[in-house]
Amino acid sequence: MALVRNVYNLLFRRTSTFAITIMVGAVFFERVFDQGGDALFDNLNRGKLWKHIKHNYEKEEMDCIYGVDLEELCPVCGDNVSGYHYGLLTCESCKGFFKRTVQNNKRYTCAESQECKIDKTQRKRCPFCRFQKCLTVGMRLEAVRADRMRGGRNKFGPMYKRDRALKQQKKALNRESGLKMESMPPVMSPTQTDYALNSTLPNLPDISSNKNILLNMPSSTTSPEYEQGLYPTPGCMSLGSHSPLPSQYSYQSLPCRTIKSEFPDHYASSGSPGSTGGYTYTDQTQTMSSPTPHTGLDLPALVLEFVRCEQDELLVRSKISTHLTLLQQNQSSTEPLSTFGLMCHIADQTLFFIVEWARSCNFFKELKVGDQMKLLHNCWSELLVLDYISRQVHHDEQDSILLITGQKVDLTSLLTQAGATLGELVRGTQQLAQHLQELQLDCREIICLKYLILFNPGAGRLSTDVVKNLACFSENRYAALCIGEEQPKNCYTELQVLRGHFDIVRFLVQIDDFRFASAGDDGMVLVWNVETGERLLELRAHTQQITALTVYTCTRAEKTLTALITASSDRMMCLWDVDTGHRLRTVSSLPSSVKSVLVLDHLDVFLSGGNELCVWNKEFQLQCKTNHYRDSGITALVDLPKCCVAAAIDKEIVIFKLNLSEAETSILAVRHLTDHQDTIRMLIRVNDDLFASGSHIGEVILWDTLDWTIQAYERILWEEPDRESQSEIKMGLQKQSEASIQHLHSDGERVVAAVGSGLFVYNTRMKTVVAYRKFAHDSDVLFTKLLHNGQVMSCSEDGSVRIWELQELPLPAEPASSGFFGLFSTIGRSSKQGSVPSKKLLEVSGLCSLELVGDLIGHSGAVQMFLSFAKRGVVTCSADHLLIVWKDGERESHLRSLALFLKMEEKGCL
DNA sequence: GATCAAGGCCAG
DNA sequence: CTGGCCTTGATC
Ligand SMILES: [Zn+2]
Ligand SMILES: [Zn+2]
Repeated sequence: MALVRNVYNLLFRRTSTFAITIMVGAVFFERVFDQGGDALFDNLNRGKLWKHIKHNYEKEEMDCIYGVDLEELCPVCGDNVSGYHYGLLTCESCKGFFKRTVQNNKRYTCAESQECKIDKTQRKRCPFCRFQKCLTVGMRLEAVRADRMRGGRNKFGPMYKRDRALKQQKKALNRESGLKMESMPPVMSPTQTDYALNSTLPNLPDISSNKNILLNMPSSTTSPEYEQGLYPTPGCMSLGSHSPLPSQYSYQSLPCRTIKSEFPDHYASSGSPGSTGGYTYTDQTQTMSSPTPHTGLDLPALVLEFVRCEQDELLVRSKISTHLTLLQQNQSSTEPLSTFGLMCHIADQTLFFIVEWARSCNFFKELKVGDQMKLLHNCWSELLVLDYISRQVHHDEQDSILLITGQKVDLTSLLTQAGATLGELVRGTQQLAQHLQELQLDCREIICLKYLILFNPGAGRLSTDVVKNLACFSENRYAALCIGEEQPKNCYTELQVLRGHFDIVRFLVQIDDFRFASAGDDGMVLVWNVETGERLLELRAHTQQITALTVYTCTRAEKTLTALITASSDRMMCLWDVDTGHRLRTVSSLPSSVKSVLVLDHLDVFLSGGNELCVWNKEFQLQCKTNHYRDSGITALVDLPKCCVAAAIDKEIVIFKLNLSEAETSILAVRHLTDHQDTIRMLIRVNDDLFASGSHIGEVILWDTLDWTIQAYERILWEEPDRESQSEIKMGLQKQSEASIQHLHSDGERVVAAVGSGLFVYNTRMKTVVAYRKFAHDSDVLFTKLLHNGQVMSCSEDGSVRIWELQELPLPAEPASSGFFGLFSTIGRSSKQGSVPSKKLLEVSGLCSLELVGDLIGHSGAVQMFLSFAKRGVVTCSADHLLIVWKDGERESHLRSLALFLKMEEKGCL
């Protein structure tokens, strides 16, 4: 009961109209079942079906025949394929080449211009270009095992299977209809129109000789993807050759892909990608999208878990189709099946999969088998009807219904066949489907409905055990689901999860109002639309983790080009066109991996900082470079006036002066600022007059941008807490980096610093600390930012993302006593130039506390960075491989309602 | 126990 | 270094 109520709340709380209609729908739903649920499937006979279910418990399902058709050619070299290797069908030699290259971390260079043609005869000539092509066509680095474990299956297994099923289906289709894949008509084909008009509907045609029914091909969104391989390849190179991208592959048309991953293992998986198991790959356009653009009603944990447990519809579809084909082959000698007979067989088969689904979903399988059977016995018919209805919701045509096999059946003729009682029922379900369609009920919501039906404890007499277990689930999961509950100042009540990365995501950059790029340890750079969550591009060239990511706008031939510069541990640097995905420039074999990139727009150059500082022009030609700096080299760069830049090199800040005269370009170190006592972790520009640096031991120094003198010096020393009362909080927090400055950000006047697991805000004009909190997170704060509305946002190694508001302390003499964590923060203050004595922060007047106003729960790994799109939301990236877009629930709901009203108005409902 | 993708081996 | 062939082992 509790679970049901919770899920209802979670699902429908946000849009009241939604809730009402669902309730009405649910009542209607119930009536349908009570009155004629049995009648609808009289043909099938409940007892027989139940026998099937029971049978399913005893014996595993019949296996399907999957012949692999190896007639295809290797997308890299055109040789014959030998099977799926590292993500797609390739030949044996490219498999071996890819394996050797990745395993031995090989570095190749191209003797030509990095565009060598790769075919069967020339593939040996240039390993550099061959490997680049391997990456471009979609061979996956993460499929090469770090631990070299042999045998077994990896997470790609299910995907290979699905792809194989698709290919099989395509083959069958080609055989049956005599149609070539290339000439596949879109959903509305002439044959279908014929059928719709031909309303007499005799006996249902057999599928093999079909004239009227189109054995489905997945809708047009998936076929291009299928044609290209398992993954949408970045448009930058077509498969056959290195010719440039056809314009229709501009970013809007790339399908978005989802990787459903097992949740708890995000931490462990980075080390050995093959060891995690349990991954299912699904195409988002297939299972996640609704007919209208998805607006992001997405909930964490529980719903994600539900979605994760979903079956692959394509696989189910192909299995059922295969079954029906076999059935009809056996039957064709006698008499063909009637429409209704066919539908019964489909229902029969669907039930198998419903049972399979139930048994595979996490909560259900933890129950006793006896209880599982009780639950299933109670709801199988409802689930069957829901399955039917949900398919109609996503089927746009009013006068026909869509079957799981992709076949369409004309509604009027079905009604004639059905007779009075059943006809009423069919009409009823159509009506309900239409209501749901108007509400843009998306797949997730339907999935939740399925669970509501499955776990409806009121529906029958269950052993107390089940009820207890259900209560337990709801207890455990509920807390995690309550985004926005009791957080009145937190507008981020909706989230959308973006999947695509295979390893830690470390970098985010904003491209324009809508787009941003993400990059991480998997070497991939993905470009996304923040509003829709669509993945626009996948930029693949790097073989190791990305170490720097910057937006670069330059003018070429009087056109402004927005590009991305990426640098990686593979010692390459690339320039990408963010509109087309083209790789415009590549520099390989750099002497060291680049950790920071700084674009100097006014000088038309950019700098790369690795173990040496290099100056590049916009054509990616090296202009000059400094000498070698040992160890970690240049970790951060900021732009300064008068052609100067500041570089963080271990404990020093080195000021370099650029000379970009016509005759010669040079870069010279003109000053070494040695005031930091430990490694500099962060360097930022504050405003025209100041830049700031932060070190590993908590020093923050403000520098003058012109004469590089110290303007302020803060050493953050969290004072020891009062042992008696705080001993438990202190436990486990004594880390070396406790006072380390992990990150700095400035809005021009104030600077916010991530210090250990705490935060402090400093006013550069007043030269005072404005606010602080020693324990803002349970672990190190990795990134922090001052938001436009004055709030502070921070994210941490512990996976949390929090929003803070500066609030004046009621009693300046008292420590900030509200909040969850430490209250004993003190900052020792000194000045190298002056003689300001150390004094306690608490005595500083006007000091504010940072009050927690929002806690964004969603990530299960360290949150590395975030990006704010103001009203459109905030994007976070994490070690759990995910990106999450956090959205203003009220705004999104408003937009949804608006869209709904517009749609209803259009249809004349109002 | 069959399958099949991943790693290993080694003559060329 | 290449690529054909062999061994391995999780998954079904
Ligand atoms: Zn090949
Ligand atoms: Zn080449």
